[in-house]
Amino acid sequence: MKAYDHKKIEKKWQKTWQEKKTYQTLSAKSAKGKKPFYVLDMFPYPSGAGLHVGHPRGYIGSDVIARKKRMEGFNVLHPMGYDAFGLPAEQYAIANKIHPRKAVLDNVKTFERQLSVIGFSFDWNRTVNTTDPEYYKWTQWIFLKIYNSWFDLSKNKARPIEELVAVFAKKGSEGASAAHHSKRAFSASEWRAMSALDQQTVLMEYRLAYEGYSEVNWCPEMGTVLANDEIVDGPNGPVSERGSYPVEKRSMRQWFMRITAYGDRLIEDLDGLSWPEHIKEIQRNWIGRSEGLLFRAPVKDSDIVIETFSAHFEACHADTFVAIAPDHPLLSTLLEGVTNKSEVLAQAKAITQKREALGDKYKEVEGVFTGRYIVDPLGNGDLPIWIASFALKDYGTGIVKCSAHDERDFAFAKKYDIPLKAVMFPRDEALRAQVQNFEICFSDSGTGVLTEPKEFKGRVAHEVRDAVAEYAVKHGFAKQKVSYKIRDAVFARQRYWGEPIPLSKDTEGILHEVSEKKLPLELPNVKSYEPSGTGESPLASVPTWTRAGYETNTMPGWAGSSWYFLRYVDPKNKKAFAGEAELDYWFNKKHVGGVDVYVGGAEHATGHLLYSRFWHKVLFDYGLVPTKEPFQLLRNQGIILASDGRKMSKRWGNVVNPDEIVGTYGADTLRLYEMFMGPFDASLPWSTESIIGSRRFIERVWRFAEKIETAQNGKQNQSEPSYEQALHKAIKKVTEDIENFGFNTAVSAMMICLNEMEKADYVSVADYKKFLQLLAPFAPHVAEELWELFGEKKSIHVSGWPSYDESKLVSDTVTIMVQVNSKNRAELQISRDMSSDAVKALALASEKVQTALAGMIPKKIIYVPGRLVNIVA
RNA sequence: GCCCGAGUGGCGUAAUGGUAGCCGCGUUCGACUUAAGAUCGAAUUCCGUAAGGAGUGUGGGUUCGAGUCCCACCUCGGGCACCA
Repeated sequence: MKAYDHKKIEKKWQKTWQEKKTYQTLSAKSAKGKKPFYVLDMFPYPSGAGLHVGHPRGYIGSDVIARKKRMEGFNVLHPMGYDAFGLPAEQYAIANKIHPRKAVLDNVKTFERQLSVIGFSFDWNRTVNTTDPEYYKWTQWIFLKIYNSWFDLSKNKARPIEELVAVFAKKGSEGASAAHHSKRAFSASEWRAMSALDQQTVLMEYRLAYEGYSEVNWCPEMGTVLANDEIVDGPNGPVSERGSYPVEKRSMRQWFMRITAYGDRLIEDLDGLSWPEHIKEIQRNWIGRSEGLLFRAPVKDSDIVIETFSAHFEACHADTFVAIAPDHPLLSTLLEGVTNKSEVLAQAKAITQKREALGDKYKEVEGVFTGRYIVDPLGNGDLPIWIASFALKDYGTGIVKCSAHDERDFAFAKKYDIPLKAVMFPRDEALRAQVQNFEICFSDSGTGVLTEPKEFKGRVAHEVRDAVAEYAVKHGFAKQKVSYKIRDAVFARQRYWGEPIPLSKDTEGILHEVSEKKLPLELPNVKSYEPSGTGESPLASVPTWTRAGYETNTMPGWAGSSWYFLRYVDPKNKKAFAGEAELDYWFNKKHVGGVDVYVGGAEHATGHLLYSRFWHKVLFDYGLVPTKEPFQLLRNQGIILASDGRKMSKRWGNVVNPDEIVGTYGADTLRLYEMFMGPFDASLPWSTESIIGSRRFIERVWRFAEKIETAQNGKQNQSEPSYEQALHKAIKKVTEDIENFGFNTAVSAMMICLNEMEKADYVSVADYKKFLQLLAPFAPHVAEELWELFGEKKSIHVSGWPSYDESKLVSDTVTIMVQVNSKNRAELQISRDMSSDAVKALALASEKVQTALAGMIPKKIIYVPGRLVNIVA
């Protein structure tokens, strides 16, 4: 037999698989009863640097699963594509002075070449590229769908905006229970009397995609807006990563997505998903739902009524002042008639600016008295309203009632000499009746903060909370309200390289959408795709573009990636983002989510994985997708670090290129090693030293084929081959481990099996071929080559999956450990079916046991069948 | 500060509450070879010549029995961070 030549074998089979379309996915129509299975990878940014050895880790894992499922007879959808809009592609293009479109094409080629040598079973006919107009046509289409929606709170779902218009015309703003940020109320007749422009402004406050303003990072020297990851900390505040120029906050017109409307559903639906628990937890924390109380309180000597929000209202009876955000929209109205109004406003502005400039580093507790008081709804008298640096306008109502029983409120009150009072729980008589005994659980720790003894684990606080809430609501002091930490997502970039937003504004300021027939609205060619210098997108300097009134902002990087998994299902559809029949076929309605297996990095927890869920839910509300969640099962691959323990990066010069590893050791070895090196989700250092173990294993498998060929004669009749148990164990282990992403232990099981087969003096061809089938998902080329060597004409990758015999997993005799007082003292070889009493007697009879007992009388003997005997003396 | 997760040989790691260290790397010895490499065989947690003893970050606890369960602490990694 020839020596193992990975180069020849891998090239041969990659070519053959392509020619024979071995990995072609069948459409719903042609599947003919074959069950679907959708295995998806997070598609990459085709950056200029190409792949390092860490990138394919996730792809290899998903490929192993896809291959196994294909062998099991599923119609597998295992696609790959490119997420090529966005900052990295644009920066690469600017740095290399080429058009981003050209840069993307070049980089895609590099990626495709690098991926192709690793032997993935992708169906390249279904590839997508977010920058392809035929693709982003549908990104724009979905955007318009979202833009033309409002969120009906009573139905808890998105509905067409025309239906809201109809409600307004009939019943005014009170007619709809909607998620919005409007401050105004209007009657039906007022609505009908509004100008088109005014109506547009009102509707904008309800749409799920809306225009607004937000703070951006503005770099005056560079004349451009910077993303958060383009900024680093300088000695005097934030500076640009490139060039270290100062960066400041600037308010700019933006588009937003009202993801906040879906806060509850985004939390609730996590329960049905098979995702890593910590990713769910990150999303829950990010959304940050808290239930609290909304207190309505009249402002003294005015007709203003304000609402305060408290999520921790346990100590509401101790409230002695009110804090309002320094940038709160109500501030100006509130200060009407106050003598030093302008002075107070100026101070509020100073605080706001300081807070924005310093960001996280601003820790000071600052404030100023407004001169106003509220009349406490709980009967605690008049409480002063302070502007406070810690109050956030976007959380709750932006106004909070404060007491001594909060560390931060306490510090503020001490600084400004605001009177405080402490309550021992509960102060109110009626409340006390309901929750008696609770007061003993709290003590004043000296700072004014009420603490609950640890042994109660927060239970008491919870019960007190519930009791207080019930009481306050019942007596009309407050109503329940939910608040979220999550903010609406900014959906605009002042950049060139993104999907154009398909809207235009006429000279009257009325917005028009680009009709479906005219989609895609293509990105125009420009002379300079670098930032314009004014902070606007380069599109603002394209006369034909601005003359038509088109929106100059482009979509952010996450637009195209929020729905690409839908396109793979039906990538060439011209009439819809995907056909209904295909979606129905591929998206399993028995699950909450559609894609069966999704593999990618954990760093997308609060970005892509949240945005996709949000878009999917909007589409679901319109019945355009069959499942309410996009991804049923999610697994994160660990990051492969360099051998020095740092991240692989050009900067450290520690990058290992997969091309080199494939060249030296072969794709099969690379694949096997990346699966074997440790748990799939663990971050592990790369070790070119250790990879030899995987190579050796493959070579041993290779040489073993020869041994089988020569051993054909003579020993076939051996009835119970010594390796049989190991083989059946391996089949069981590999089958189960692949399903559970336990690739490292699956490889280990195959190694154990091979060790046993090598020790045996005869291995049947049939058994060896079963072994090859186990190996096929991990090392597809060498498995295929050997498969062919044994006369198979059809590919191993569609050959079926071996099954194991439960009865062959156990042997008749077992070795059990005999312990005396839990210490190992002797071993026993016994027959598996020996009775408990017989085993115990045998153990006691052992000489070693008698020595260890040293005359002690056994009090108790524990027998764990097949494992051990423990003699307790 | 708050919320997750993890700590096991020289290294990567493995262990349904039941013989801790499977599998692999490395190392040592042996076979083959003029030699090197490759390959094959044996050994390899630590202390001890051995008998034996110790041992899964630290200290407690539950249990006949704990790497695994419970409590406290230490270290590392991840997420959030004025969210009332």
